[in-house]
Amino acid sequence: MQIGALAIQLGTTPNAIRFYERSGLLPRAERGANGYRQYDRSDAERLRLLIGLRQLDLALDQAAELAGLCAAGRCDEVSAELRVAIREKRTELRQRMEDMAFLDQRLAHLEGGLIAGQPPGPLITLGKEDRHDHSL
Amino acid sequence: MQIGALAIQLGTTPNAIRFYERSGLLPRAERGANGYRQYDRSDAERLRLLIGLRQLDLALDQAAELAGLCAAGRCDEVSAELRVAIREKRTELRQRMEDMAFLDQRLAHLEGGLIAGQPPGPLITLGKEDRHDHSL
DNA sequence: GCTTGACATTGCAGTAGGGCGAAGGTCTAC
DNA sequence: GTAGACCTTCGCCCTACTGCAATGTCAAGC
Repeated sequence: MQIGALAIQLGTTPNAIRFYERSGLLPRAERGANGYRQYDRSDAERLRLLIGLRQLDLALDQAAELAGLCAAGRCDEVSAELRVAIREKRTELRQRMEDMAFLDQRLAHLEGGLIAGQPPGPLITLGKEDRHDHSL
Repeated sequence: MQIGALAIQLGTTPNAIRFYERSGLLPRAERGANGYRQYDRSDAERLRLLIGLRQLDLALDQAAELAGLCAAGRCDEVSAELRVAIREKRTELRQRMEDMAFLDQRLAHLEGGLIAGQPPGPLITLGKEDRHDHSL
């Protein structure tokens, strides 16, 4: 199986797969006589897992690590680590949602109070900085 | 006023301010005899507006454009554009919150069903790709 | 055999929004 | 005179890819 077919099957792109390999997140693929990458079912399975974990919003290297672990037959460790990762991810997610809801309120308030010809007021509210407001 | 003091006053960093200037988002600062950047109150005000708009999650270039417009005395246009930007931002925000809530549900479901020693099942759910799931 | 089009390869540049560090100049206080 | 805190520029690092250019390969149609 060539890279294009694999990409389509897993809903990604050849470029992304090459990127994963180049970054060391996937092992180097076998090459055919023409130099093209050749993938078998286990390669596809590993990549599928990686992409699935990515879709859970895990960081790419974390997803790759888990996928590699599972490919090495240590799926039990994967489940344990994944459980932790999921817990952290959910905590983060909830925090971000809270931040966003707060921002939405501020925007709504500003939207209502905005009068043409006047500069937006003092937007920086110091003292709110210590809200856990990471990179909203 | 030097860059460090300005940064502290506005809750940002000298690096960030230099980055804004380098990127053309702020006019080039005056320089003292020693080559250090010198800022006056109007510079501070413009930067304050820029940062405030950034905190509303506007893109940096958009925030910079509005701040520049206002510094040019055309705050009326700012308000009009800002109103549109805010509306769009809120729409986007709500979509993202929805996506995140959906992801949180999936994570919760996975968390509940994860059994040690078993690889996570088929995580990729094709057909959901067309969800407006931009870069969660 | 030739062309055409769809695949593949490589490397490089770019994205947003800065962070960080090196190597050096400057200012102020002790 | 020297320590330490500030400033300067330059340039690489991060995430997670995407897109481009130049080139090579392969199968089908004529």
